[in-house]
Amino acid sequence: MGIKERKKREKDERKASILNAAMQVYAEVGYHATTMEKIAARAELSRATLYLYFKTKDEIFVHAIVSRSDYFGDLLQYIYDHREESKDRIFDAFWKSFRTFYKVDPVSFNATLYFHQGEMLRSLPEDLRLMLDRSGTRNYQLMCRIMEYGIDEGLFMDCDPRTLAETVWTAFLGIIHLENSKAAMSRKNHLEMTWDLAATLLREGMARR
Amino acid sequence: MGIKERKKREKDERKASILNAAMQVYAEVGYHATTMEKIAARAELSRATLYLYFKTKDEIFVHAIVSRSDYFGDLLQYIYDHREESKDRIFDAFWKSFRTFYKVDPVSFNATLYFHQGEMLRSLPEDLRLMLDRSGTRNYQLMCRIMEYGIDEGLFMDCDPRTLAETVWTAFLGIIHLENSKAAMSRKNHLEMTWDLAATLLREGMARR
Amino acid sequence: MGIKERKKREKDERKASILNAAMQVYAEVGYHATTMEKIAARAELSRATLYLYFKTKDEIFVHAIVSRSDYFGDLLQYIYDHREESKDRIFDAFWKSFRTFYKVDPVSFNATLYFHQGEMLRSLPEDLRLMLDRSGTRNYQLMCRIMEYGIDEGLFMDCDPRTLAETVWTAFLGIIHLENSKAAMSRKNHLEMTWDLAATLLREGMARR
Amino acid sequence: MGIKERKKREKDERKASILNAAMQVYAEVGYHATTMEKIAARAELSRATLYLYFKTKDEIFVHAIVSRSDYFGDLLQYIYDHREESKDRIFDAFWKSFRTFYKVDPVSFNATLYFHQGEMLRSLPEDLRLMLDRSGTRNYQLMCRIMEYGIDEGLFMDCDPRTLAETVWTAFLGIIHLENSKAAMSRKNHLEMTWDLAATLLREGMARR
DNA sequence: AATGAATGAGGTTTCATTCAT
DNA sequence: TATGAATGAAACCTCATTCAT
Repeated sequence: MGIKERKKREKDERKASILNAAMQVYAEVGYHATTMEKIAARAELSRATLYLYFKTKDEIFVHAIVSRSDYFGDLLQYIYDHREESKDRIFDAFWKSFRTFYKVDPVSFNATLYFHQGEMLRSLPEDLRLMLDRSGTRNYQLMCRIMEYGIDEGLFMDCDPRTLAETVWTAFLGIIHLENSKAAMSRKNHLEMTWDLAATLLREGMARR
Repeated sequence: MGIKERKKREKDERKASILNAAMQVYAEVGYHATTMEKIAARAELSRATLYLYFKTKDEIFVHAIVSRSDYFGDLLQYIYDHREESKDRIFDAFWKSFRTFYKVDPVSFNATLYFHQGEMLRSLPEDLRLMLDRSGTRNYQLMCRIMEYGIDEGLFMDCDPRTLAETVWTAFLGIIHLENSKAAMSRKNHLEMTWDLAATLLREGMARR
Repeated sequence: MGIKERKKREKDERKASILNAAMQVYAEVGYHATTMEKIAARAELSRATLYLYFKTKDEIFVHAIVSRSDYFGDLLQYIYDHREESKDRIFDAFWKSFRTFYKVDPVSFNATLYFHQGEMLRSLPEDLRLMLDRSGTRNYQLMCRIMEYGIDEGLFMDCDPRTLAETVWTAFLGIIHLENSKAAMSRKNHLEMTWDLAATLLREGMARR
Repeated sequence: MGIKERKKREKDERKASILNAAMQVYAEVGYHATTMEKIAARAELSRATLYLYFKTKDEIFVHAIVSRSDYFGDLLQYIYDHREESKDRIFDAFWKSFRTFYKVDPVSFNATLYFHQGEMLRSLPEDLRLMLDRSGTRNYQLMCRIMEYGIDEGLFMDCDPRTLAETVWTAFLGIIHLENSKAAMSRKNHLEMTWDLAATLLREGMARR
């Protein structure tokens, strides 16, 4: 009973610590330079031990991503559940959840961005790709529902809620993409400013007229 | 002399054909699976010959990208030069240039997207990174000028033109990113629809009120 | 005490069940693919437990082989003990004991064949090699005595009994070797036919003239 | 023309030298301890270069084996072509070709023996297995024809020539197998004596009566 | 100018075995 | 006694790049 649960919990903790180590290394050197060796060192384990918990390097990344993505899903779910209360400010709540998602753990967010590229997805084994897909789909559907609510309530312009969700979401993605690019170019960026302007544009643009 | 020029022209042609080959292979298998071997085969050359024209694999990609980017710059320049004529429809012209850029050569566009990721940029040698930076900057400045024009003319809301340019551009980038992701997941997408909605949102959102 | 004996008996039974498990796995996947993990699973034990009973993987195999080899020794001993009765048919009895040895447990026979290769033997620690050697020697000596009897009785041609024993034994080994080879090549074989012809040849060839 | 041929010849020589190196290492440490690293060192090449000539370690071995096997085929072919001349002594010529095969290059012979085990064959990729199969088949058929000739000429007893060929061949194999085993056990062996006795037994045993 | 040949630098993965509980 | 967890040691293979012709 208790013993089994403790074991399970310990195993989960160990897994989590590997995931953490992986994301730390990723933050420093990027996906390709993240070797099993480095993850192991960071997690203070041996390389072989990693394989006790995850079958491949990509599995580590996908799990890290999915677990983060679940957190994002929770944010969205919360917004949806409290939609009535925040009615008028629902777009802002929505947009803010993106920002929170990013700010809480930009590393994982970037890993997500990276793995969702065609190149990466295509090279992934079926099962991992499906995992990503599923976790993405959940969030996608939540976004759609929130948009749908806004449309139904006459807050947003009348349009396809899915396309609307995608438009907002991709606007956010693009901003992060550019942010990363600029960072790598050692250029200053003004993330908050861009976020704010984008929010304004979108908020006004999608408002019912 | 004529001879020297012919030589130069031939060399340029050969370079272009390598660039082409590289993009073709990239289209089929992605960046990492694009080996020098495959590029060489496609260009009907030997691997070693590639090195007579480009110092590294990444140099090939960067040149390919930059040359495409220049084409994009021309589109933007044209819009700017004819800004008076298309005054009222300037946002649409702007947005359409993005679509054209993508549609004329989606492969290069994607390569560009790929190389502008933090991960890629960071692993690039200084000179190549600079090359990308410069070619990006030119376009960036053109975008800014167009936005500036719109603001000054009272067509767009009053805001920082650079931030505005980025916002629009990143909205486009994000859409492509998602498009690729969906393609790799074998999911249907509705690129045109999303493009249209995004254009509507942005056009309205940034309009002077 | 009874308790001590029971413990001992239980331990022996456990050992035997591990040996069995090992041979089962070996039958399915061969020596190298036989991992401790698989043996453990088959024996319904954990990997680490195996090491309570046997020091190494090879020790398991050697024990399995030796125990089978003892059974073969018994067959030979029986023939020797009843040599007078089967006098005229002693070669056939001898040859038949080989066939029985093989047919009763082809898996162990093959494991034996495998371990008696130079490659395997050389990589074995001294003690295990000695174990194999000893168990082989016992049978070898029995074979020699049987041959000696045949020679002394004027049944077989006059020659060195050891060389004769080896000749017959190796003829058998070779047949099995080819049998396995053919099986792996998915070719039909005619084991019985070859056995019969070999027996005929040898019987006639070694008969006193 | 000439240049192409020289290149080809050089490439073949390089291949042969790799094969040689591999067999040398194999002779010293056996199949499993033969690493690409060791082969490369012996051939005075880098590990990667090996992969320029052979796709895998097993491919090296199979090629080495097959090339040896071809030599054996030549021996057999010669016997068959000169069957009339050696008529009465055809069995001895046959048997002697086995001995020659072994004595000229015992290392390759043993590698052959090793690879023709079920375990090895089963783990080989289809193409390599086929290669071994084909080269074995050629020799097998030659053996059969020689046996057939002996039977037709009334030299050998009337029986299935294929079974006869196998019986003789496996008798030889078995002797080598035991020889290796004894060598690994640091036991003296009397290869020649056993060969002679086996030859006698078989010659007499298969003689027409 | 063109190329075939060579290589160095890694990376992932698998297992037998040991240790702490 | 039994075991889950951890590890060290290798081995194979790929590819961008350089060099000699």
